[in-house]
Amino acid sequence: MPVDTTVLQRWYAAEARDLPWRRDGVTGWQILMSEVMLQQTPVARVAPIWEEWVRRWPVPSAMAAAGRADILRAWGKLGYPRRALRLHECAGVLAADHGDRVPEDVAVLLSLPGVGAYTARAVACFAYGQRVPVVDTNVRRVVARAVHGRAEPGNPSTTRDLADVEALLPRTRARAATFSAALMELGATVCTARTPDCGRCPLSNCAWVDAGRPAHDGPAKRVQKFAGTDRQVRGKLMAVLRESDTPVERQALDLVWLSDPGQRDRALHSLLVDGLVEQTDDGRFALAGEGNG
DNA sequence: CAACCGTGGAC
DNA sequence: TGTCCAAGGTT
Repeated sequence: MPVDTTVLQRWYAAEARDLPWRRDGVTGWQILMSEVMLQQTPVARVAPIWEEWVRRWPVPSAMAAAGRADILRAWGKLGYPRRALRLHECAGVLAADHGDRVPEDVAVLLSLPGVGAYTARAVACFAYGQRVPVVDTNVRRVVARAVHGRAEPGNPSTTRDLADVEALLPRTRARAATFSAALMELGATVCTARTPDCGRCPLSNCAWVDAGRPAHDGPAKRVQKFAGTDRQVRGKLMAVLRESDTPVERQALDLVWLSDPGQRDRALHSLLVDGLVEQTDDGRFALAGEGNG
């Protein structure tokens, strides 16, 4: 028994954070919204926006009826705004083809825009109680330590990671769902990336601790640069457009990135290609879908 | 598979 | 504006 399910379950019941999307009565659509928002964005920043979205767009058809610009403004500074666009597109598919509900089948979920290996199974598990492995960065780290005795997980491989966790998954649906939630919670609050708090860990048989907490041996993982990248420029351009209720002149956008006009133009072009920004007939720029909805 | 897709908080 | 990291997905 590599991971003591009973101990983990008890720990989760006692220690889990009271996150709004974990409360009773939360719908599949609301779970899906939370999962998309939580892709690479911390819980603390997601929570207030999620509460607002639940009120504003309680069902997929409500969101589908909104314009992209409204969605992008409501997304605010959560980052990676293409996620908001995909969720909007997803809402349209759900409203048109799935009876305004989030499907339960993993394969169907995987076909939806912005829904990948993690999100599909997170919805299947947390919204519908299915027994499927749910593998995010927290789970990968906890399993790497507790089971494999390594400080850090290897490079992500969906097939291998899913099989890895499938092998640990409890038999019954209910226990499997709690197991996955607990593994994620443990990785998020105790078995963290930087400074794991082993003194607070409920697991008594962690392979990494047993091995004396050896340091990561392999090559250090490359951390993404941000300063000076197109990503930073895109962020600055989007910030200007989010905050303006009228289309913006080209010169106003030029001001956000003076050091490299070529890079600025490339960033703006990519935003147009991505469908985040549109150009008006008179040559100004605005969030895509301004005036729609 | 590796690179790219924002943003802000903790160190 | 240094580094690392955060419930990933798409190409």
